Amino acid sequence: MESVFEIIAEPNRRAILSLLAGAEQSVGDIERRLRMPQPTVSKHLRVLRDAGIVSSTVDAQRRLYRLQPGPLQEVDAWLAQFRRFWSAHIDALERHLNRMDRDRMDRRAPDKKKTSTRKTGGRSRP
Amino acid sequence: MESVFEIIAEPNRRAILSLLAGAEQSVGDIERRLRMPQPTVSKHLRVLRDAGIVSSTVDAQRRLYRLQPGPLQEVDAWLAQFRRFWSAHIDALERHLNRMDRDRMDRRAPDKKKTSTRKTGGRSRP
DNA sequence: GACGTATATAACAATATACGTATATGCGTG
DNA sequence: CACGCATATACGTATATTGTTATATACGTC
Repeated sequence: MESVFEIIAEPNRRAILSLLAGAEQSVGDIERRLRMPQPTVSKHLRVLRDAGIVSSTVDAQRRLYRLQPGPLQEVDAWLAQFRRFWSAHIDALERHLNRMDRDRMDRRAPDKKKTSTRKTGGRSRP
Repeated sequence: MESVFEIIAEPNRRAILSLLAGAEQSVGDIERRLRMPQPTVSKHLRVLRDAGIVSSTVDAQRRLYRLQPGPLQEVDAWLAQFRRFWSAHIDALERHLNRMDRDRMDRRAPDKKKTSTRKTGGRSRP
């Protein structure tokens, strides 16, 4: 396991991180709340710990895991280059929708350029 | 390939996306600028296209690929829950650094709680 | 110091991913 | 319509990752 990107690719690990975003949790807490077998939890935590994304504190027999703010910022930094793109395209999308609306009464010839359609279902947020 | 997270886990795919963040590119452009074998480029583009992260436009024999703003926002949305955490911890970090600074002259006893150290090298941005 | 709880690790099987090589398709041009 | 360029796909292989089961370590309690 190398990059933060590969690490957060795993759904269970994302679930763990989301849980830890709320408050620190013991391994058992995570095990119960996410209905994961304990060795699975431990293994994922190991990966997260090795990457410095979480840190653990010993409390008697249990270990409390908490989120570590640093490494995830790398993802945020990478995303930065696309942000300006998004805001730019919100306007474009709006113009596009307006145009479609208008075209509903006033039909035209189809576009020349063919644009691929996505095969997997849309995953846009409402 | 399922989630956007798994898709951006691949370094080559991230490189392609970064390239497309600048401007649309043909497959050959990507091949040359990233020094990747062509089938590799095509295969990664296929994955990105199927996920709706890029779209292609046919221009004679070449296909121009461009970024599609929607899907990457899912990652951004997921990261949102950690942002407040970051800003909160910037202050904490600052206090911590100040304390360390102060402690350089005025040595104290170490902490009671043991906190794990990361094994992989730090990856913070300057 | 034996026992139970809490967590970590080992070993193995199953699955998947990525790359390389070779080949197929599609389009424009002579 | 044969040829060449641009891109896509098929196939085999190496490698890696995940889940599962079993076991090891650590700690508090009786």
